[in-house]
This record gives sequence, structure tokens and C-alpha cells, in this order.
Amino acid sequence: MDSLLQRIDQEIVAIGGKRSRSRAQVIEVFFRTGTHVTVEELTHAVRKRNRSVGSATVYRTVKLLARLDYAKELDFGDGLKRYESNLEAHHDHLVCQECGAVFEFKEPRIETLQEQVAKQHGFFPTMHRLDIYGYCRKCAPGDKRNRDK
Amino acid sequence: MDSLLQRIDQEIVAIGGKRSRSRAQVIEVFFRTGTHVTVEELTHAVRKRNRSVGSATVYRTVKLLARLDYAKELDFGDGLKRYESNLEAHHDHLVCQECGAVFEFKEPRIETLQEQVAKQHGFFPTMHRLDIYGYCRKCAPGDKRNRDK
DNA sequence: AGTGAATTTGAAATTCATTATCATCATAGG
DNA sequence: CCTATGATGATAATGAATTTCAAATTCACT
Repeated sequence: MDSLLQRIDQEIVAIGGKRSRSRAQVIEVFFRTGTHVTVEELTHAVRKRNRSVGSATVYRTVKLLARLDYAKELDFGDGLKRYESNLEAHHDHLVCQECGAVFEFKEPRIETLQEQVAKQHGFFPTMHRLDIYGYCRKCAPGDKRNRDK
Repeated sequence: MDSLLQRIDQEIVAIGGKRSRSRAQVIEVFFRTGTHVTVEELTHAVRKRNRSVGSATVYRTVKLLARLDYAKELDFGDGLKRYESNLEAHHDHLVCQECGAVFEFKEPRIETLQEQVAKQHGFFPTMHRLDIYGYCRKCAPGDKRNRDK
């Protein structure tokens, strides 16, 4: 964990940046925090440690992590962006439309098919996003009345 | 096409709405327009016929179509929502990060795997979104220098 | 055709996440 | 210790999307 922070610090220096206390705190909390965080959530978590950190810094830091490929930007269509660590292997998401819970899954066969499809279209993929929306076990509707809310 | 508009009109009446000239124009242009339109594009297209249509009406109409399941809301992560007709069979998207072109594809085997995955997690899927980002044939980079822009 | 209740409209105002601005502060190299 | 420059945090600005509201339109009922 510390070595991760060091590594990131080095990369920041390498692109002409300086170290800073606030940013280091944001980064550490980000990697410790559960995944799929919104900036607001992350800001709140960081402020528990250091009340003075402004949300602009959190926005900047999380964008920086995404630029350095340590974080991935997610968007589940509810109007706010979420971020997750990009250290773990690639995975996709199951998003519950009722309670907002997000589950992760891996399915290498889907990845394979995606590459095939891209190739068929003369397309050079750099990344993809697969989100499955629906109802998790807890929120599963016995009937369909929930649907239209 | 006319029967489609009639059918939609009937549904609107069924949920307590009234017919209106502007909305009918928006709906017609929407179904005639190429797919993946932004609200801005659609507004512009509608105004060619009827200068007086306001963008609020376009926003409202396209939301209404989505509610009635005639349109699908898309989001390719560039900050604006896009809409496409929901009449055609389901398909997914290849999005070029360079020129913004969007290509559609169908891959039933991916759909099947998605349902398997959902079932494995006790998840009840209602829809999904698969977007593959990368470079289309035209924008394909010979080297990797394009990547970071 | 006329009336009235209800919906829709377009313009403008508002909302809200995100980004930019800017004066001040912190960092790091000399 | 000095200085140049990047980073910060408060605040203002941006921009897509939504809401407000008075005026216009629709439509069921005469």
C-alpha cells in the first residue's frame, strides 16, 4: 500500500508535479475505500481525517489518478461519476436499480467475444464497459409492479 | 410510420396526456433521424421544420418516449445524453474515441453469457449496456501516439 | 361554435455536478 | 533562506438538464 503511494508519487514527479499532503490523503483514502465511490463520498471520507480538504482537490486528484491509469471512471447513468481502483483485474458490473448496490463479475468468454466483434468491424478496441442493470437478490420483484417506479 | 405515431399518441392519451403539434413533430423527426442523437441535434433538426419549438419540449418529449419504451437513453460518457429508437432489436455499440462515430453490432452469444452471469449472481437483469471504445478503421493509429489525446 | 378544466408550450430561471479562476500556501532545488 | 512553480481551497463559472410559469392549446361536454 505504501509502495503503491510511493509509486504514484514518483509518477507525479515524473510528469512535473509536486507532492502534497492533501493529495496524498485523497489517494490513500481512495484506495482504502470501497469501490465505485462518488466524488462526494470520497470527499466526505477524506474530510474525516482532514477537515480542510476541498472538494476541488478531490476532483482533481481522482482525475489525475484516472489519467495515470490508477483509477477508472464509471458512469451508471444517474448523473454522477464514480471511480474505482484500476489495480485489480478488469471486471464488469451488475447494478441494482432498486437499492443501487453494485456487484462485480468477470467473464473471460465475454471479453473474447468482444474482441472478435471488434475485429470483425475493423475496430481497434482500447476498453469497454459492460453494465447489467436489474434487481439484486434482495430487491428481486415477485411481480412486475416495481418496474415502472 | 404514421401508424407508429398514432400508436404513440394513443398511449399518451391512455396515460392522461393530450396531443400536441410540437410534440408530434419532435417524435416524427426523432424516428426519421439517424440514431444516437443528442438533444441538441434533435432540437436543431426539429427547428428546421418549426422554428418555434423550444428545447425544453424536446427534452420532455424524448424523456416521454423513453418512459413509454419507444426510445432508449444512451450515455457514451462525454457529458451529454443520446437517444435512439427502441423499435429495432437490441444491439450494442462500438464508439470511436477519435471521431465519435458509433457503430452497432449484435452478438447473441454475448447476450446469452450475460444472462448466465446474472443468474449465477442471483441477479434479475432488465437491461444491459455494452459499449466498446476504441478507434474505428479510419482513425486507427499506426502507432500509439494518438492514445493519450 | 362556445365554455371550461386540464395539459402543453416556450422562454427564462433554476439546479446540480463538474471545472476554471485566483490569491495564497507548500514544495523542492539551489 | 530564497525563489520558482505546482497545489490548494473558496468561490465563481460552466453547461446539460429540469423546473417554473403565464400564455396557448387541446378536448370533452354542451
